[in-house]
Amino acid sequence: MTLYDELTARGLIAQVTSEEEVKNLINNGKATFYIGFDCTADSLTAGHFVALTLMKRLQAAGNKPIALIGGGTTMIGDPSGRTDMRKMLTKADIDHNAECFKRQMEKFIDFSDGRAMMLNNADWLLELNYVELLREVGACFSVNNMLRADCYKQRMEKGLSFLEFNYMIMQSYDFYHMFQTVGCNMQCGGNDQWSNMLGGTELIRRKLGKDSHCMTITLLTDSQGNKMGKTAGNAVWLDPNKTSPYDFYQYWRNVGDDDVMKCIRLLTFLPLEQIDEMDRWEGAQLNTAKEILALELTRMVHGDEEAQKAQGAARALFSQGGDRSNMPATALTEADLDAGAIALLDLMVKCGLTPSRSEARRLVQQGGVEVNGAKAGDVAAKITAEALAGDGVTIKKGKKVFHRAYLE
RNA sequence: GGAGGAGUUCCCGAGUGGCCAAAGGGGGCAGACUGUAAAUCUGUUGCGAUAGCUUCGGUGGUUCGAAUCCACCCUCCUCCA
Repeated sequence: MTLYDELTARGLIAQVTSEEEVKNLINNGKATFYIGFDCTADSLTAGHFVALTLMKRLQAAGNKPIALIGGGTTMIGDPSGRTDMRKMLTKADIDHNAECFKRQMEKFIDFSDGRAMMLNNADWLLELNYVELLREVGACFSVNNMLRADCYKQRMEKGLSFLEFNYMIMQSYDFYHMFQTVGCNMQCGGNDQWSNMLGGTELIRRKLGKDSHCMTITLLTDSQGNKMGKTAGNAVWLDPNKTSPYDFYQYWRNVGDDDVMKCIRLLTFLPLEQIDEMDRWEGAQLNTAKEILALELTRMVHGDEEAQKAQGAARALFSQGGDRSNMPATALTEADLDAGAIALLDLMVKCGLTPSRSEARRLVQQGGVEVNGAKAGDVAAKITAEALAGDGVTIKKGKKVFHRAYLE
């Protein structure tokens, strides 16, 4: 099976500029392709997962990935999402973030011996001269055409700033620049980037008279059409300090029935035959599929050992309340205690289970809290130092959130 | 530059002097049911133990009392140029 066929079978490919050309490129390891990453945070998220695995798959077939850090575009300030204006990042922040990204990407991509590259568009975008750019590049874009692009069309009613309007040109310039300097001949990205990506191929054709290609990947959405990789508006990070391996595992363990197989196909490296076999599973059996999904993905990001630990902890917690060693935990000190005890509500806030005492109180009143397996009904309950000694106490919030608190 | 409109709690959106911590919906969280799923039903959703305190773009003002009235400022939108 060729690479292209496999990508198709996994449902990864959304659109390509030319099926024949792209097939020829990637099947024969002739593609030097780039994917752009905004570096507004110091960690990648589960939302980047599809892109990362795609890079890995393409690289395995001999193609050369370029991870493009959006240092320049980030510095201008990505205007998408008007409500929360992104703060301007300093050069140092961006460099730091890029470094963090690279470390995470190294789990997926081999950067050694020039087998992959990481570039930062700040290196060329920030040097651009406005008038020169207008003459050189601006002349190649038709405003009429740009306005027809889907991403802008939707914004015409709400309003579109000139800054935002230029985004396509910046992105197109990236491709044009890398086409010339590092031989980048293909751009990959989320399907929502399609029109921006086409801008690049168009620019290359007009300026250089050469062909270049684009391939978009299916966005990871759940059966409701929502983007996956977020819980309650918070991203699921790849950095273990931001999202613990346990929570990461749990995120995938809890995907909906309708989404498991799609995720397995899209994100794991399990052989297609095995996946086809699993496709027949239904009902409660899907729980096994979810375990496989969660384990596979956690393994890729956090390594085999952490993945096994996460799975062990999850199984222990959800079957019998046995092994507590891998449960998320918070250490308390004497200073947290008052007269040898701490109020349950304070403890819950301390452990990050609730953001405020009020919310903790509500939870207790509604019967959503258990301490050491017993329902906590008393909002004034205190946890004593004796109880916190040794392994400490296990607090369970709702059905699935377990936390251990102990005294150091 | 001119004319008009808008800014409300996580989001959308009602509220035009006291009954407003603020309708309704979405989302979140919890309870029931289950398979750590979905759907459904129920409760809850500013902080605070009670008292109370802080919120309705910002700053001042009017009033016994303001999200609601006035002044100035900021931001955004629409139409005209």
